[in-house]
Amino acid sequence: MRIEHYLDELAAEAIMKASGVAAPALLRRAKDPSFGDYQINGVMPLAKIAGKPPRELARSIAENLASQEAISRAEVAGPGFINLHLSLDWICKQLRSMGADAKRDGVPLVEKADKIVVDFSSPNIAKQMHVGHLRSTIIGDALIRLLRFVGHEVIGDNHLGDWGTQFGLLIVGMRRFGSRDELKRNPIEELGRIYKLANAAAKQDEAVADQARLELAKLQAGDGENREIWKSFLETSRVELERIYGRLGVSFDTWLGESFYQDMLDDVVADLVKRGIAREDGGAVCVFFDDISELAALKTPLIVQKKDGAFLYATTDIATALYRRDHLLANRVLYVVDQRQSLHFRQLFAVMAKLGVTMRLEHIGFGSVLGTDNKPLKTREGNLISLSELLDRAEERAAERMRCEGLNLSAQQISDLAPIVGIGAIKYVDLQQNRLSDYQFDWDKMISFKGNSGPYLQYAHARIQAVFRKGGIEPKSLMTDTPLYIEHDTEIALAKQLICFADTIHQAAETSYPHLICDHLYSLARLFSSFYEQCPVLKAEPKQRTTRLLLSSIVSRQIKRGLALLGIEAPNRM
RNA sequence: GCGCCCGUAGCUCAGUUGGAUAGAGCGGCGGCCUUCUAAGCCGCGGGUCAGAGGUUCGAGUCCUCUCGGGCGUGCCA
Repeated sequence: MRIEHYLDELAAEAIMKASGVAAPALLRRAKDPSFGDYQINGVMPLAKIAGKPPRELARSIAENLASQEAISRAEVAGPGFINLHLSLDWICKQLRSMGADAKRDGVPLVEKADKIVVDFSSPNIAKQMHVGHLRSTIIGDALIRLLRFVGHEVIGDNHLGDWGTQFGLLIVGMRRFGSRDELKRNPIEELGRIYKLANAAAKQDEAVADQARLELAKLQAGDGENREIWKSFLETSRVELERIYGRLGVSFDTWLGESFYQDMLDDVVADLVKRGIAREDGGAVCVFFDDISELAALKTPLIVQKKDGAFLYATTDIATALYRRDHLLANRVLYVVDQRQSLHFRQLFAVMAKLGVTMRLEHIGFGSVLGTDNKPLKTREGNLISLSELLDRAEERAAERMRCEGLNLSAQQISDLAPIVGIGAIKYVDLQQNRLSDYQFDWDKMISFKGNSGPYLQYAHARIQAVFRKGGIEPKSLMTDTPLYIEHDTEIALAKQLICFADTIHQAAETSYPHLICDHLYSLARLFSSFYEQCPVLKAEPKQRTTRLLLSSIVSRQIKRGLALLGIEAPNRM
């Protein structure tokens, strides 16, 4: 059950009864425990409009709410806040129902399911993936898991950068400097190498540049040999990408790269022109936005065809969106792409609107990767750590840690756990902060297992499992219909945090902010650690013991579920 | 030039879309392992929310300006 949602409705009804006006209750979680658990902030603005004294209005609303089962006390405070104290009995009731709901841990499904395409990861197959590419992959994967869990139908699409001007150069480079064997072994590295060489050659020698343009034109015209070389680029790269995705536990429903849409582009442009949306300007075909003030001020059109007749990624994006509407039957598309491309997406979405497309199109932007000097990481230098090396080192660090903890884990167990803990740590750093903020890549922080980190949450989960193991108790066997005895401060705090789970999950899904889940889980794990220190579970008296076991069990399930929604595993021991 | 974003503790960041006394982590200092995993817990210290105006019952959050930083900006993706 979504507690906050529920209370907000109760409050809105009470406001309606007291004032006869349908006004938002503006219910929020109280920051300070002395203000209760939730507070209603909507009375003051309402009183203003109604011309009534706010405290008086608040009093009649509060009286109305006090009779609700969920609320033990509702009191007017300050200029017209209403502080709500939840009834402990009611909280326990919620906990029991969460405890009984093994399938969804009390998280309801959305009322209306969407069909959503999530466009994410989308690496350029000719470029080495590095930490900068990680964000789209990790955030996109988390969003897919989340959206599915709340009931949407989701298609995860890897919109590969497998087409474009670079392939002319790559074909020339492959013929001149390339090695088929090397392409098989280390495709992306080999492509990077020959691209560099070909690029340098083209800069020195105009004939090479001409040759590249010619090869590109041949490729686009369907030339058999060039097509075959291009396909070998694609296939070998895919194998390598799958390897990394496999380590990350990320998968896709479709891999419809840019090349997939190429034969639709003529029609896209012709249609735009026919409808008067695009027009020729300086030899190129452009869409102008004179009618949209924010975009008009920029004075930059969206170019859909270059003067040499070639199409651009904007053209592909339009075709892609149409395809997603007409063939995938989506009503929503999420683009998990670097925030720096926001102008492109604003323009793209504006064009789609002009085309009468009513799908919800959302740019899920994220900040750039910066170095510890706060300057953007440069991709050209070799000083960037490759993705696989990053993963290796995180795993090593995790294994090392487990060896010196004295955990009685076998070498086999440690090597099985290392990827779960190490990669979990990496994913968590990425997801834990607001995605729009720039991302400071700090090696030490990336594989730090302290504080607000993935391993901290996994650790809390593992400790709970250890309690159940030691007690010889099967969590599933816990009776959820027996009364609970929540008394201790840390038990109460824990219980109040637990009942926020459904709200948090839905809020994260609605806003595409996975870090909200991290916030919840971290608070939960902290409260649990505190509880764990202060309240013995196994040695408690029978009444308390049952309660504490149930609390522990729900905490562990929430952590496991929450992490799973982020694409992170929670092992039973570590 | 124009447009977008950002400026919160020494460092890295949250801050629930305008709510009450601004919070975490890391780092620093001091405690806690014969008791369910110390990757932990408890405590202390740390702030002109860049600055100045404005809007109102109420501003880190909204509007204007100034300073500082980042990014984007017609034929790359």
